[in-house]
Amino acid sequence: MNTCIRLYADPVQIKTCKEKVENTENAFSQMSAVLSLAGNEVRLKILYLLEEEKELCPCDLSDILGMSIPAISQHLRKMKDGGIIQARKEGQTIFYSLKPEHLKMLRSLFKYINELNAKMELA
Amino acid sequence: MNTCIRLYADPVQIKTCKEKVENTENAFSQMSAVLSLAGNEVRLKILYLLEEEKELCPCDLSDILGMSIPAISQHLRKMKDGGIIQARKEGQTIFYSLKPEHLKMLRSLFKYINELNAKMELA
DNA sequence: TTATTATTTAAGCAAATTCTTAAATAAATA
DNA sequence: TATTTATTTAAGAATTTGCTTAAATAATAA
Repeated sequence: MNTCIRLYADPVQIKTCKEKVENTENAFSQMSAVLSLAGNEVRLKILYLLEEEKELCPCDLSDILGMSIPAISQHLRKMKDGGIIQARKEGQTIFYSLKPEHLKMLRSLFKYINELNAKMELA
Repeated sequence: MNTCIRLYADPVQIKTCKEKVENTENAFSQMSAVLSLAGNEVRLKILYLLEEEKELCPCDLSDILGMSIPAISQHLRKMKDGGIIQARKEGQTIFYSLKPEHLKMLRSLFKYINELNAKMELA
């Protein structure tokens, strides 16, 4: 760890930054966990679809996304473990839906996806 | 790919969803690329710090985050390749800053980080 | 009870991620 | 010119990711 000592480095700025990061450590860790879940294209689509359709089962998602059931199931489990979706059982079908917890943040991502899409349709 | 044919599956819903996903394909791919960059804790911190400080060099970031220079440099390159940060050279120092492109979206993430942090300080 | 259906779980594997150390650039200084 | 400084690049290793196939659960239907 050879810390380079820049001639023009501002020690006060560095110290302030260190404190900021330290005080926000938990928020960073929580937030990056959620973002890494949403940062996979398949999972992002699932989240988007759950927002649109309220709830969907692994079978539907497999059909819609053209992927194997186990692949979908494993993505769902990951997001359930991460606390961003929840499951409801009805007979032998399991319906997944978005958990309220990070919904506000996820919605802002969906909004941005729609904006991006609108932009690209123009071009 | 043994598509399961649920008895109560709604073929119209499935078809509509397929079309939605197909029409938004590019936006999903762009968006998930950005989110996967932000979904790493180190990179999320770097992005946050760049927003706060306007610009920082690899050396500063290495100091602030307590990580080796090459590790930081590789994260920066990844984000530069991904088009979310930019570089400015001044002598032998290279200053990195956020690119305007996805700034609006990133800012909403930072806002959420601050909200999360405020919540956690209460508890 | 036996078979079918919806889903999960487990094992295995290829590819991607993220660090480390060492070497290469490239600008500034002695 | 030779040395120091800031940064990048490359190679390698440990870990994680995301799929596949096959087997295990569990609810429904015959």
